[in-house]
Amino acid sequence: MIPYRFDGHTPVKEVVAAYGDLLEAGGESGDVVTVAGRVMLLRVQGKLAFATLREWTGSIQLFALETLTEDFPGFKDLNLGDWIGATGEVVKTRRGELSVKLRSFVLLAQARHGFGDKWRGVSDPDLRYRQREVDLWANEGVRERFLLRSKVVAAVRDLLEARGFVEVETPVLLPQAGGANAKPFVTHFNSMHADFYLRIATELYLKRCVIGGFERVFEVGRVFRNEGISPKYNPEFTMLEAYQAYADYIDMAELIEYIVSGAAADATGGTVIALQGRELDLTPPWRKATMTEVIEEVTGRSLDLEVPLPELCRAADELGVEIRPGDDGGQVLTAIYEKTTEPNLWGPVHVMDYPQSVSPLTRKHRSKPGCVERITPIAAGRELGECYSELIDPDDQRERFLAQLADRERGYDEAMAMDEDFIRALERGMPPLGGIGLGIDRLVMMLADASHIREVLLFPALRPESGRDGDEP
RNA sequence: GCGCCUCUAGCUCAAUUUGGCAGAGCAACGGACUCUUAAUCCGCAGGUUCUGGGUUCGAGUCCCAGGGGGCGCACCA
Repeated sequence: MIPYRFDGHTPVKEVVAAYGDLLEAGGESGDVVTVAGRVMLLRVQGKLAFATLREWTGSIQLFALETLTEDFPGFKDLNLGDWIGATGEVVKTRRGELSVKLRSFVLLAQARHGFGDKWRGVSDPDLRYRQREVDLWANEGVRERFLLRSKVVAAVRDLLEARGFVEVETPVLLPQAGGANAKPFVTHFNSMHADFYLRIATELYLKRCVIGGFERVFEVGRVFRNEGISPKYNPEFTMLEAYQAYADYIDMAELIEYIVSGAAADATGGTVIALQGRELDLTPPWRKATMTEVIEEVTGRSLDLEVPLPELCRAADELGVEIRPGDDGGQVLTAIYEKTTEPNLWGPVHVMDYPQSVSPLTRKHRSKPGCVERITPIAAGRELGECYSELIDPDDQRERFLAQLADRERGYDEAMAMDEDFIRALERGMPPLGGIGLGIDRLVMMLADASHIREVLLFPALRPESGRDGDEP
């Protein structure tokens, strides 16, 4: 009979802290503790038995004796993976291993399936991701990586709240998905007899919060983009968006530095991290450079919006960058940057002054024609996030949406749709506004030095398991 | 979506260059063992070799199709 509750156990970490250095090999503390966890290893030796018990905070050895332990035969009979609660005296064995000298134990759960090879764990990627519970127990470091993720998310919230930001939650199911260039997932709202879309960004609703008076607002939320799966892309991912009234993109770049370096310090203990065998120094302030400057550094070509379109297209061709027919100069320039330059920037560096045509929700640059006030912080060749001076003028916003519609006409289905609701909200008055987007999964990947997004998502997107082995109609 | 690679016991992996009885360690099961550390030792059992078709006297191995997985490319702002 499995009990309904199990009371009074002490975390292993506390037992180790209290007695680890206190006892000599063969020493006995005289103190009785209760611990609980999973039996990971079992070494039966006639009238003695040793087990390695693992729980959230650590591992400890259990030492059972036929002459002392209640239900000794039952203890010898445990399976690897069973959960038990165990009570006994804290001792050290002759070999010096801190142990609980077992008086009694209670079975708390039976393991009917194994947890992989006790030395090598499990390595089959399919099994690791589909049955993550096995991976978490069987493989070294997996738990720690997700613990790090949890710390990062907590740190991000704390850091923003410390600056007066308020967390809100906005809808996931929408009649129209906006705020980013991406294909949405479609679902069906039965009672409305209408197709709905899963959100691809939180931007438009958060901006409406600002118009409503939330001067500093953020959401850490799951967004969904109907794209392929790859080492850096999962169709659902977690994004931070934060908006700050009266601020511009330079302020927001500082905010990103504050969040990323602060999260790094909280989660890893410092702002200099090891990544891909190199060192990445996230200590603020980060270097700022224009897109034109970094393109020139990497490719040796001086390209900007002054360069005539045919010449830009020729440069793209020579650099092996594909462009879509009908792209304007800004789109070509951005494509060149993304293919040739961004992957080669180690950083961290803020790449600034993007062309207007690729940033439909961003305010025009205060002095550079054709550009918008947008900064992309790059670290280790990847975008960490985005910083914007947000577009606040409803008339300009309408024109940008119309330009997006034109893109859509020529077959670019990720282009945004007109959003009259959002324009009406802007017409009620949006103050000068800075905004950031920060991909939490990629931030965690960077801090955990993970090469695959699946290593930082507990349950990454996989094909449905039905259909395997052809057992589905 | 395209290309390359891959799939063998519950787990981790073997199975001559070039087709010849599908194996080991761990787990499980039975037993021995009073200080083990991946305990050790003895025994037992474990398989639609991803699925379907083909070539062959004979296929885990070669060929075709399908499925799962991996990597790369494409999509990504």
